[in-house]
Amino acid sequence: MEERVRNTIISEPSLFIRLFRGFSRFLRRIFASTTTKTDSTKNFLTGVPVLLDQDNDQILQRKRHLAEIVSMGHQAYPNRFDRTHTISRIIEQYHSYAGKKDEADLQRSNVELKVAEGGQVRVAGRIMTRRLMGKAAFAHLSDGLNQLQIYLRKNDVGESGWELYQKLDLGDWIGVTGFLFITKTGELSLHVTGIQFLAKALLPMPDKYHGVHDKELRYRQRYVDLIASSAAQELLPGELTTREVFEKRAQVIREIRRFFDDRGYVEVETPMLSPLATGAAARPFVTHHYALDIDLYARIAPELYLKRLIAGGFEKVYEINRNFRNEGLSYKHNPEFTMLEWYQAYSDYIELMDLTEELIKMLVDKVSGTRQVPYLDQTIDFNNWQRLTMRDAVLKYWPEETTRPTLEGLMDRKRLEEAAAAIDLSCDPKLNDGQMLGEIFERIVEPHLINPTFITEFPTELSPLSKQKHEDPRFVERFELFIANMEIANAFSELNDPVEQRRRFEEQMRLRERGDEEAMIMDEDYIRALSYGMPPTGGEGIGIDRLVMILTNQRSIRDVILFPHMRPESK
RNA sequence: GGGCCGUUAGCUCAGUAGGUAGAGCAUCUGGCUUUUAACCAGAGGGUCGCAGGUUCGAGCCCUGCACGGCUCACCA
Repeated sequence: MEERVRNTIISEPSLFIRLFRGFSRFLRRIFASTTTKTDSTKNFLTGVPVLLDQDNDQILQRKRHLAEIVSMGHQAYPNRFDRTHTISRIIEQYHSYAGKKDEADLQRSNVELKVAEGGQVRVAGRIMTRRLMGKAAFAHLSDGLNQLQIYLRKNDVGESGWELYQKLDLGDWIGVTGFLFITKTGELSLHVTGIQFLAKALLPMPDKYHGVHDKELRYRQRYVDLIASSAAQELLPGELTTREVFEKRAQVIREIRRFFDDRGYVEVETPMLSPLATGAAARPFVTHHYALDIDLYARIAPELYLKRLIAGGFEKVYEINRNFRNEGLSYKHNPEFTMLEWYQAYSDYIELMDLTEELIKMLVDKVSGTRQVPYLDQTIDFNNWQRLTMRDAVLKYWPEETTRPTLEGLMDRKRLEEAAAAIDLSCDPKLNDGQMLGEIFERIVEPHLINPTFITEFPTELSPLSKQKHEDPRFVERFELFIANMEIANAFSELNDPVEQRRRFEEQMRLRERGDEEAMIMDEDYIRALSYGMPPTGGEGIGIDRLVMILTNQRSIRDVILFPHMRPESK
């Protein structure tokens, strides 16, 4: 206290005091360095120890409260609570009563509400806010998606109920009984007559207004993010809470299933662990099966298994599940990601383009509710779809008139090298022509592809599983769909000629020998399947995470994956 | 892997030229029976990411490390 007063008077300590402080700090350092630091117990399986033993005043207070609640005769962690409604259901059913109104209106509403549901509403949730006023109190209960205000008076809940309420902390779970009413300020609320303790929050809640901003905390402890973002008051208009993002993600997957089920596709599951990592170009995760004593790979794509099913007579199949690629992380790459893949007999890539447009428009309508979807600082127009060949796209977006290559030049080695030089793109000389065109495309075109754009006519070298165009075998019948500068879908008329397929695999193996680690691996059993005959088939994959990013306006793939991969916590 | 930025109370954030670390929420004590980022009066709470260094003295300057973010590269 005295220190504080002095502080306001003496703006700068005297030289003597400064010297003394410096010396005492020096002494402390000496002593500190002689005591060996106890190594905190590291547990690499569970990360850092939970902080429950820390002497944080708030944690101690909460433990004390729990003990007191138990000593009052309540169960610490009761087994169930029977609700008449979820909070969201109450809001949905009765929100129309809310809003500021005059005395007479308010009375009329409250007379009606008092007897609604027989005057006995039972809801449960987490305490998000608390406002105590002597012998009455308000609080908000959350079911994770919505909040309902509750109102308690000592008279109504009795001595024991009131005493219990005093021992509750933000974050605790309770169940309450009561009747609905509208407050003076117009908020739909529950007038509590009975209260039951359901579970304790021993750790303090994040800031009730700002929520959690620390990205690391949000990704590592998603549960905290979910709690905090459902309560945060500072969301921008249209911005979704974390919970809402994942509700929408679930909706996307639900609607995709409905879309394909309704059209007669069969949902199948193919191996996630397989002896060969093939069907895409990527580095796999390896694991080991002890009983069989073989290495297994987490799949990088389900593609070849799904086409085996077409060869086996399924006409339409789809699968939604995880793929694993042992590569770098970025805002659009997570080591495991969710892929939709489907295959349909008697079909080709043109038909798939139409179907894709139909599917994605349906999802946009259901999830976004508008075809003008805001994404970051731009707007994606889902009424404006383009189809461009890869070469036409390069020519279209070529930055400079004088160096623009010709259509045929984009298939000529020398011209390709000139073109790459003109845009300052240094290409590995080991690349083949098709790979070079691909690199140029990425550099020149991708940054422009905001609205949905199908890029067609891929070089054959880039597409070992696609069927060539009859009129020009240098290219295959393939497209990729780009939205918001991201590859969202990849599809082609499936190569079903086993002899040609073997030749393509062999070409890939040669690339591999030349050091291209991502070249595709030969799959003999797949060739055998094709040798029994596969009908003409169209197949496609859609990256669900990226699609959800766009539909929920999220900047990073980590914002649409509940538990994204992070370096383990340490220390 | 390169570059830039960040790491301060449970949470959100300030922090002066290097001179005893601050605010709001949360917590504690008291008051308040329709409040709502409740309010009023008071109080407690920090190894300033970690480890070194420079200095009489470091949250601040230097070096290294850890974790994270953005970005480029690699990579579909």
